[in-house]
Amino acid sequence: MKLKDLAAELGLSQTTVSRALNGFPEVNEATRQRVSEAARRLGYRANVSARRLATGRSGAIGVTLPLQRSLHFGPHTSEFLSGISERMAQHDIDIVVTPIDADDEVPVFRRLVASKRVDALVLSAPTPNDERIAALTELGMPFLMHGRADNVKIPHAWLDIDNEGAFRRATSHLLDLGHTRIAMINGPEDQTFAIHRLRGFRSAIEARGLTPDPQLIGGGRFTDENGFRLAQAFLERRPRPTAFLAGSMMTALGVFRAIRLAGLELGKDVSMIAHDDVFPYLNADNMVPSMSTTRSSIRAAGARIAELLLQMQDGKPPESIHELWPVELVLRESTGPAPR
Amino acid sequence: MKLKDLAAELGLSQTTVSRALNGFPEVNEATRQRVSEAARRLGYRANVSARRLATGRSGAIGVTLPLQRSLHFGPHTSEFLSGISERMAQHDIDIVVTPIDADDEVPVFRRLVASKRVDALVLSAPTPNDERIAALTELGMPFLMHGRADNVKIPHAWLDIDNEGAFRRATSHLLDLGHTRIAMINGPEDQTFAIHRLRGFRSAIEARGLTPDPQLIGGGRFTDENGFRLAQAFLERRPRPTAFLAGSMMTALGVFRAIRLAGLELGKDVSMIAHDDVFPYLNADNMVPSMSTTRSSIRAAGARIAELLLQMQDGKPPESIHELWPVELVLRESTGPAPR
DNA sequence: TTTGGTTTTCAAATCGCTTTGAATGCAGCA
DNA sequence: TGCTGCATTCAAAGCGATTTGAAAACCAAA
Repeated sequence: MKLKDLAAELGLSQTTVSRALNGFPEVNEATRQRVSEAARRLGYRANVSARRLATGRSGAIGVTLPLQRSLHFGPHTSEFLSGISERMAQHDIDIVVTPIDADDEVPVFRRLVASKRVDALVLSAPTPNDERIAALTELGMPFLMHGRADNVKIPHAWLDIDNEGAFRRATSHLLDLGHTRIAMINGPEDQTFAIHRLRGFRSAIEARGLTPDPQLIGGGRFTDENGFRLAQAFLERRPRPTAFLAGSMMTALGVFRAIRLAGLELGKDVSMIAHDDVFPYLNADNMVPSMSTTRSSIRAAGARIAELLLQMQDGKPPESIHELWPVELVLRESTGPAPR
Repeated sequence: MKLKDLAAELGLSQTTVSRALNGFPEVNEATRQRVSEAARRLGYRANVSARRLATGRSGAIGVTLPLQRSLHFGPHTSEFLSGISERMAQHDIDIVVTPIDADDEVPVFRRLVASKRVDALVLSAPTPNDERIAALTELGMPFLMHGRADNVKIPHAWLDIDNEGAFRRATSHLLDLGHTRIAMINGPEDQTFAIHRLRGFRSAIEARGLTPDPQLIGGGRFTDENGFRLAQAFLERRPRPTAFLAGSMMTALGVFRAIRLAGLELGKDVSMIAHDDVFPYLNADNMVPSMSTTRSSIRAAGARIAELLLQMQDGKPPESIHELWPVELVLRESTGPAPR
């Protein structure tokens, strides 16, 4: 069932049918009714390839998935993707996932652009001098960055959470509780979000006239293994840290284990605040003790990014899109006064 | 830069250029060289929409993501997707993610088919009488099922792991160690994989002339919360279970906590074997104690499914594609002899 | 009954590729 | 020289939509 058939069926021209279905004003209302009724009845759906060719828009947005980067396709990505696709599905826009090696990013972009496969891209996990921004700008491919690339002057759209503020507040809170030896288990150190978090951590400590101990700062991938190793190493130092900040729930699980293995009690001997991206299957509230977190739903960010991309397609200038989301600090049982 | 331009640049017809680039045999080798060199130099890439329209193939495969089903878009899905897309990227085939509500599956399928958006679909999380198989078969949309739908007679392609065998072996092993009160924390009970696991569990117990205790069997979503709740309830029973089977690493984390909270030691007072889909960020080997698992990489399954879909596109009949993967049983520290 | 101005509809061009069926060039052979 | 056969190349016709520019239909006013 193609447009031609439908038009013949109705005794109308393709033009009119096309316009009726796409909501053009110059179609008689009675005709429009008749057309859309027939389309529904006969199960007509425009062939997307044909439409895309004719309109020049692909009707799809690409989500790049860093494969070799320090930040892998992990649970964050899946929540994020889920947020995006839920929103886009309502607009009949496809989400095309594009795995991408850090090595040959630019060639892949070039191909994406040349083949007109997607109308826009969502980038994730920026580094401070992210080269992708210049590359895509030059290629004329609209994109939205999830996160921020600090040192890039080229105007572009981004949405980020206030990582610096979140970790500053979390650290401040620990300081308020009397903790002075606070360990930081950060994300991959080349990523801006990790840099921002470290900055927040540092500034909170320095605001009290203290100096962060570089020996208590670690980073790396968000795996429980990494959290465990770092925490264990930190706990061996004397005097030992009395509080931890963890960059993700995954590393937090590892820290959890290390604390227990050292015979310490979380929330009493040692405190911890972890960043929570809000995974439906790993709930900070249900842990024992429940986990204090800096919380920001990555799924919600995905949904909002989808929304913003739609606005960009409707002409909203990318340089006007800068969203910095506040992050909640949720205090639960894993934080308590510093032991003395 | 389109085909026409490239052809003009070379002083050749579009036909020849197209054929040269697509590897047709009737093109002079020298010409082919010249064409592909020029294409590379000028950065020519065929417009996918145009190609798709001309060939009638969309060059994309759809991966449906169950949204409202008992099995959500979770960490499994993201690993799986990653496996598929890695493989497909080499073939210039797009992965389109299609979130889908259990309610209106068939209409969505109908739309997908009518709009020729994807050439094939990957389905996940089948139930025993999965209606999607009949729907897609009727619509003529090729698909590959990840998992099996027990009671559906319609021939179709599937790839599954031997859930029943895995849990039979795991249970047998626990019985060998002297455990008789074994608790089962299964996945969502309407899913075939969970049904198969339960069957394996039961048959291993019955093979020893014992009877599984229905009070020690639970199911539900793969969240740590669910694992925790079920394990805690089971541990309150007297005599208490001495061993646990967990359907995923997420539930295993919850069970872990419940065991600890009950003041018991894993690997000594209580044993546990969990199913491990092999997440890069949550390693059974690194847990303390390390976790015995039934292991099968869901990412590898994704990659293989991509491979099989490619073969289907080359004409391999779907009904000839049935792969049942064996599952490893990896023994680590979380399993030990039953306390006496 | 014209006329001028809206609505409403239409035929044909277009998007950029693939593919069909025909044409061309060239070598070998009588 | 003329003919056959093979290897190459080409012009033109799709693919199924959108969109342009023109025509038809309608209506109210002159």
